[in-house]
Amino acid sequence: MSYYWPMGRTPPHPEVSQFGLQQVLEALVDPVRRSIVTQLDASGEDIKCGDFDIPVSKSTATHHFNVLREAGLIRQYYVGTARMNTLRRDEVDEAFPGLLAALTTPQARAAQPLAG
Amino acid sequence: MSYYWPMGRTPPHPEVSQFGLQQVLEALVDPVRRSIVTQLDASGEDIKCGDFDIPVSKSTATHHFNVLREAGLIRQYYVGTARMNTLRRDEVDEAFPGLLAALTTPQARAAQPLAG
DNA sequence: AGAGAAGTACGATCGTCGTCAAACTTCGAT
DNA sequence: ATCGAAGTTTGACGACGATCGTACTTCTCT
Repeated sequence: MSYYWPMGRTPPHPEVSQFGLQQVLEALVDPVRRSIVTQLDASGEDIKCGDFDIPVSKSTATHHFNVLREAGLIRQYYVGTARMNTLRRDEVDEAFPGLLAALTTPQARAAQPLAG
Repeated sequence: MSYYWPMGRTPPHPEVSQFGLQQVLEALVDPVRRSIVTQLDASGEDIKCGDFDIPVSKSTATHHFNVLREAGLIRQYYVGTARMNTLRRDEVDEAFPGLLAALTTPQARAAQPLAG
């Protein structure tokens, strides 16, 4: 049996209607995960897992990306062996207007210990 | 020695400049505490600890109020034996614009399991 | 003064979460 | 075909936090 879902396929993503505030907040409360979101927001481009500036091991990083994806904050897809990450800006805004904006404010940015 | 700070005095409150995004988010991620904030926001009035609709014991409630106060979200003062709680709306808005608004949106409100 | 109401402090428990290392899989390039 | 790069899975560990009961304090009211 396959413990890995095929790399050519995309992992499961929640619909906007399935987004939960509790889950989204739990995802955003972790500094590493918030840094990932901030970096995605700042770049405006999709970023592969390995290209983020985060101070954790690969396995921990995988965990964080899973949490973000399951909460609906990011979309993931494969390009070769690389896992790309997209910020689901519009969809998160639709579910919880102003939330991401509040976390990417200059004030919020300044309060971020990790790189943004 | 006094283990209790006198009831006639107010407990320590952080200045706006001391507010930390991490601390604020950690305070708001708990459903009980978010419910407290939501109830304060909805009423527009100060509310005493005992008058909140929260499903926890008194000692746990005390803990939650401490967390909220130390994060800067509420201001506390005594009236007799009652501990009053004020939402520090303007100050939180100054520190992190849009954050509280995003959590009191209709969408966010609808996503709240606990009473608002 | 005494009783009760409103919270607080303390200690203990229990679950969850972030973290890592090691073994594994999958893909691309040589 | 093989090797390395990129992630994933699993299991374990440690820390932190939400919760409660009990004992305590402080105030108000009678």
